[in-house]
Amino acid sequence: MSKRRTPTDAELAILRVLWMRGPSTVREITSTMGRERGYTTVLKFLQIMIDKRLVRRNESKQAHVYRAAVSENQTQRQLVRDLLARAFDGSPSRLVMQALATSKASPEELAEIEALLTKARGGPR
Amino acid sequence: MSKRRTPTDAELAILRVLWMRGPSTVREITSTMGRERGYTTVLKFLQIMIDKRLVRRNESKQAHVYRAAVSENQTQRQLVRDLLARAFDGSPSRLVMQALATSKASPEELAEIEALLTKARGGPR
DNA sequence: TTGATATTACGAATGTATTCGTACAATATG
DNA sequence: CATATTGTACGAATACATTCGTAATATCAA
Repeated sequence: MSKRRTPTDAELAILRVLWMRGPSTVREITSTMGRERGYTTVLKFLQIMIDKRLVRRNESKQAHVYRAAVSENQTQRQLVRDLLARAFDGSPSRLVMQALATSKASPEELAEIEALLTKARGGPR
Repeated sequence: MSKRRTPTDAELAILRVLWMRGPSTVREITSTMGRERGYTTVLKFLQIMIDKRLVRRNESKQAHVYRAAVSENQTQRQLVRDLLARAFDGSPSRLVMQALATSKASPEELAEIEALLTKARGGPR
């Protein structure tokens, strides 16, 4: 029973499937993920993630059903917080700048961000 | 001689010192970093980073002088790109949202972001 | 020159992440 | 029931990241 930490890459890939599909069996997860990872590999990670309390499972059926125990939002926020601390001196504006520069955000994206920002500033000026 | 990859945590901590101070010796780097990491640990990482081509060094003096071979900007962009792919489905707006939510960005930060955004959208509407 | 000090080089220990093989248990099918 | 199929548990191999000790080398100071 280890402490909850931020998920590793392989764990995150599995969590993303669970967030998308909802509660799933190992087989469902592996087939959703294509040939990225073998069946027992995914199973092993799910067991590790149980230990880390990142997922829970229902054992009432033979094929256990796993569900995410952390929300996507919560996890994303954690990852952003980590990245801010590790590489951006805690300053979000540089991160936002890089996010905009990196990804050639679409006009729709930009409008959405604009709206978020307006909200964050406490409404339009 | 291994390929250039995205820097690990310990490597990033050292790069940040180099970005801040400019070219530095091992001693300068370790003392800037306080007691976080021992002298030979820092030295070892610098040697690893030479191999990964993340830093270069000038050996003309006895105490070699190391300098970053990658820019802060370039590295930040890489990290953001990685994070977008790993956890945000490539969509920057969610990342921006989390950045805003996470960090209680100050009014100054928000204004700066607003300016960036206006620029990204091709000027004020 | 000689001893003290600073520096580099590098191996080794440790920890964590990732992957998979194999053993065993449960279930389905003829 | 016998056997094939599907599933879980778990150890082991491998890779990478991190840390530091120790040896070798260079420099300085008396």
